[in-house]
Amino acid sequence: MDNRYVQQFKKGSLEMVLLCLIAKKETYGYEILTCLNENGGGIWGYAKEGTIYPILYRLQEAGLVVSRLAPSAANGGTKKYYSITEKGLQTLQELTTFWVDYSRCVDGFISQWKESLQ
Amino acid sequence: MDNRYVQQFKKGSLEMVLLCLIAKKETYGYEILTCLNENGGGIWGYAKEGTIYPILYRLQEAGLVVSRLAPSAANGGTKKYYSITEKGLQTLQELTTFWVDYSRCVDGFISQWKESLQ
DNA sequence: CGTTCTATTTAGCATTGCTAAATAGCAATA
DNA sequence: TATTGCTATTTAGCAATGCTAAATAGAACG
Repeated sequence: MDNRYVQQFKKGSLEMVLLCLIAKKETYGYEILTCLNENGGGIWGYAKEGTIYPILYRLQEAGLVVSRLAPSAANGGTKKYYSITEKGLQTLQELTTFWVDYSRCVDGFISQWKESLQ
Repeated sequence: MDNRYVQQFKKGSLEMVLLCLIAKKETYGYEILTCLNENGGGIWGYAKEGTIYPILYRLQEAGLVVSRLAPSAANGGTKKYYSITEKGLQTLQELTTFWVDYSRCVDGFISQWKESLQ
């Protein structure tokens, strides 16, 4: 599968996926990065730093998440932990509801095509 | 739902949807436009000319569709009919297969979040 | 000291949907 | 004839977002 399509499919849903992960538990960029690459790495085409960190900044600017610095870790640099806000939870609820309608609509177009083959 | 999210969700899948419609039957830009706005107009946030026509050009450049001009219509301007090529069908098959895996993966992240609420 | 792993930052690019307006033919109607 | 409305396409420029690529830095291990 051409990587171009992977990239475009991601747009819009990646932000929702990050919100899901942060809503599930407080986490930080590097953990999100490795999580995405372990869960469906092939499907996501492997997420990169330059993709994840800017999204985290945008989510914070939008007031959907807040961050705190972990003073020092046993190994590695300082971590910036993100957790979801009330506003973030509300947005995530709206996003996932819309995603269900949206993906169902796309599935409908695919079904119509496949039915026309018979 | 903020229109920004609608816009981003569309990216990547709109091209696949257009291919579905053209694969189902030979059609032209204006018909696609009205079709999208009738089938799930609210979900798509209403597709515009500036969105549809550039996609059709790209599909043609990529060799996924071919076009022919309808000499003259009973009413309205000249139509440019698009039909899918063998390469387009193959790409559509790959795209839809990937879409299924991809949307299932996104659904998985949503499920994991919802399960963590209990 | 060099390598590896953890962890974040950021500049610039590519893709793609949207805004907005222009162009044009034909039909109906006043 | 002039106007309005519907069909139909084109295109310039903007906005949003993922990717490329590289830089920075601490800690552990040999």
